[in-house]
Amino acid sequence: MGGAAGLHLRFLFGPPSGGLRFQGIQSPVHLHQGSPLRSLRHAESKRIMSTVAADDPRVAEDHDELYRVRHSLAHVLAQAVLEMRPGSTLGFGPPISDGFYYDFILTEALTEEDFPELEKRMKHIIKQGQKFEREELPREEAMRRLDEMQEPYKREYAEELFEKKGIERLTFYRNGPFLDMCEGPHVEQTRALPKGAFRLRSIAGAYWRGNSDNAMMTRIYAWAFLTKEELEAHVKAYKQALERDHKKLGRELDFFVIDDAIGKGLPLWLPNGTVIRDEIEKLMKELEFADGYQRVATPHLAKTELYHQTGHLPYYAEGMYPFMELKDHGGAEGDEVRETYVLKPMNCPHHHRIFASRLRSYRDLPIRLAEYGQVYRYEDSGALSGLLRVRGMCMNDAHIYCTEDQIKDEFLKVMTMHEDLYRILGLRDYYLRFSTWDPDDPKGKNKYVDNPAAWESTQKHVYEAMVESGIPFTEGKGEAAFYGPKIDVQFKTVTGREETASTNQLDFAVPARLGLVYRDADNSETHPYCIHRAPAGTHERFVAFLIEHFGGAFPTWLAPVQVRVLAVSDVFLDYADALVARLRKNFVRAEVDRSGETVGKMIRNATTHKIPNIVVVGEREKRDGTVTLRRYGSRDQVALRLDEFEEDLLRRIRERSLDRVDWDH
RNA sequence: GCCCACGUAGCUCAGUCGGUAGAGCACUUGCAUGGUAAGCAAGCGGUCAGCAGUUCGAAUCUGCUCGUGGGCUCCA
Repeated sequence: MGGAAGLHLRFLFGPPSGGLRFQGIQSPVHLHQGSPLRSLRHAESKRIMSTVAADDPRVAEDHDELYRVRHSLAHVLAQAVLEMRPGSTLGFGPPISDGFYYDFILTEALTEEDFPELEKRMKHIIKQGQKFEREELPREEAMRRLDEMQEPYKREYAEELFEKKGIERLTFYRNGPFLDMCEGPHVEQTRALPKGAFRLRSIAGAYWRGNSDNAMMTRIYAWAFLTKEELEAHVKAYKQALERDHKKLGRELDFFVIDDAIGKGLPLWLPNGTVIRDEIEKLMKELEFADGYQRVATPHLAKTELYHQTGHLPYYAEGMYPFMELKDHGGAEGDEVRETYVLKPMNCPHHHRIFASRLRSYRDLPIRLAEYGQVYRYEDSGALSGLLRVRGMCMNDAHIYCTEDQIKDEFLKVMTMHEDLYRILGLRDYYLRFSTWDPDDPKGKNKYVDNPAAWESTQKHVYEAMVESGIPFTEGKGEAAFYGPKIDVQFKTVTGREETASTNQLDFAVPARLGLVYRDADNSETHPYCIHRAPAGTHERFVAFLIEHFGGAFPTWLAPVQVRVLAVSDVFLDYADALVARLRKNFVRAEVDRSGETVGKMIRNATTHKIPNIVVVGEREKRDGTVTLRRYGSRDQVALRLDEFEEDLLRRIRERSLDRVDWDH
C-alpha cells in the first residue's frame, strides 16, 4: 500500500502537514450511526454529499447561537489574555466543535496555572456587558486600521482575503477595549454569554496557519456550551472516554508495549494483542480469498535503487529510516559503498516487482496481490502516539492490477469489502472521503501527474463505483494523491481526534513509470492500472480503534482469552481441566484459573480482564455434566449442559458474533 | 521537528520547608477450600528517567539529554 509519491505515502497517517489531526472534531456526518450498513445500500444517499460537513461549526444553522457564543467567548479570552500579557499579538480564534480556541504570540509565556486568573478575568469582562459592535471597512481603511492595531498576522490574512478571495470590505468587531478583525457574528453583548458554561482546557503550541515554517504561537483551547449542564455533561463524557483510551487499556490488558530499548514508535505486540491482530488478519484473508486475491510475501528491505525508479527518492527520503550502506570488505573507513538498502516504507514497489516477474496477459487481469507487509516510516517524534501513529507498522495491503474497464468493478468490490469488514466489527462511526484532482490548483503540475484525460476517466470510474456501492461519502477536491483519486475512511478516536483508517487509491501513473506492462488482446504492451487498498489500514492503528471501540471488552471471537474456567475448589480442577482440554481441541482460547483464590476474587479478576465468558464449575456441575456460565457485562448465571454450552460458544466464534450489546455507543 | 506539560516500585499514586522513600493493587510464600466483583498475614520489589551542577546534604532547586502525553489551519 502507500502511494508512489512520498507525500501521499503518508496519507494513511494523515497528510504531512498534519491537517487532519483536529482536536475534538465531530465526524462531519454520522453516516452509519444507529443503522446497519446494509440498510444504507439503497439509501437516498447516492450522491456526493456536501463538501462542508453538516455540523461544521462554520456553517451550522447559519451561525447559530452556540456558534456566536463560542466566537464571542474567544474574543473575551483574547481580551483577558491581552490584559495579562499586554503587547501580545493575535492569530486565529475560531469556534470549534466543543468550544473555541485562540492563538497568540505572547510577550511572556502563559501556562495552565494561569487558567484560574484568565477565567476570572473573562467572567469579569462578561459581567461588564460590553456591546459587540460591527464595522465594515473598505480595503485601504481596513489595512490602515490593521497597521494601527499592530496585528501582523491578521494583516497578512487580510491581504490574502483581498487578493485571493476578492472580498471588498473587511469586518471588524469591537467590544469594550477589544478590537478584532473578525467576520462574526457575535452575541449582542457579553452579558449574553452563559456564565459557568465554559472552561479553559489546555494550552498548546500551534504554528501560524499550521505550517512549521511559520512562527510558533500559543493556542489556548476551551470548552464552551450554552449551559453549565451541557458543559459538565461534556466534560464527564470526555473523562469517561479517556477510560477507553487504547494506550490505557493496552497497558491494563497487556495488548502491547512500546519499549525504549527497542525504539520509539516501534510497538511490541504482547500475546493478548497479537490474538486480536491475528483474528483481524484471519478475517481479512477470508474476505480476500472470496474476492480472488492471492497472497504474496516480500522482504522488509529493498535496494535504494528501486525507490529511485519509482520516483520516491530523493523526495521521500525524510520519511524513511536512514539507508544502510553495504561496503566492500569489512566496511572499514574508506571502503567503497557497494550498494545501499532501505527499510521499505510501503509494499507497492515490491508488489510491482512481483507483477513484473513474468510476462502478463490481459487474460490474467485483474491480478490481486495481498500481503500484510511490515513497513517502516520515520515519523516526526512529536507525531507518535500509542498505536495510532507509529514508525513500524503492518499494512493491511493489497494491490490490484487491472485494465481500465475493470476499475469500476474492482473498486466496487474493494468498497464492499470495507463495508463487510466494518459491519462484522460493528464499526459505524466513520465516513468516507473521495479525494479528487483540482485542475485549477495553483500548484498544478507539481501536485498532480499532468494527464487530465486520465484524471477525468479514473475519477469517473471511482465515482461510479462509489455511487453504485450506495455508501455515502464526502468529496475533497484537490486532495487526491498525485497519481490518482482516492477514497479515505475517516474514524474518530475516543478523544475525538480524527484519523484515517483506510486509504484506497487508484494509481494510473506509477505502474507506467516502472514499465509494468501486460500483453493486450491486440498483442500490444499496455500499462496496467493499480488499485492500492487497505480496508484495515495498518494493523496497529486498526487494533487501536478496535480497543477503543469495544472498550477492551471484545466479543468472544476476538477476545484474547475467550473462556476462563474457575473451580470453586481445587477438588474440581480435574473437571475444569477436562473442559478446557475439550474446548482447546476446537481451538477455543480457554484456560483454567489456578490461582487458588476465592471464587469472588477469581470472578473479579476475570471481569477486570474483560474476559467474555466466565465458567464456574463445582460439585453440581461435575455431577450433572454442566457448566455455570457468566457472560461479561452481566450478573446473570446460566446453567448449561456441556454440549449446549460448547455448541453455542463455537457458533458465536464461527459467526463472529458481536455477542454483547452493552458496548453499543 | 516545534510549543506546553509530565516522568517516584510491574500498575495507580502519595512524598510538607532540601535532611537519604511510602501506600494500594500486582507478584512470592504461608494459612484459609471458598458458589459469582477484592479472605487473612508475611515477604519481595526503587540508580526517585539519565547526566551534570548548586548545596554540608537533592526525589525536591538549576541546566542539558532521553522518554511520554496534549497540540501544531475546524483558517478573520
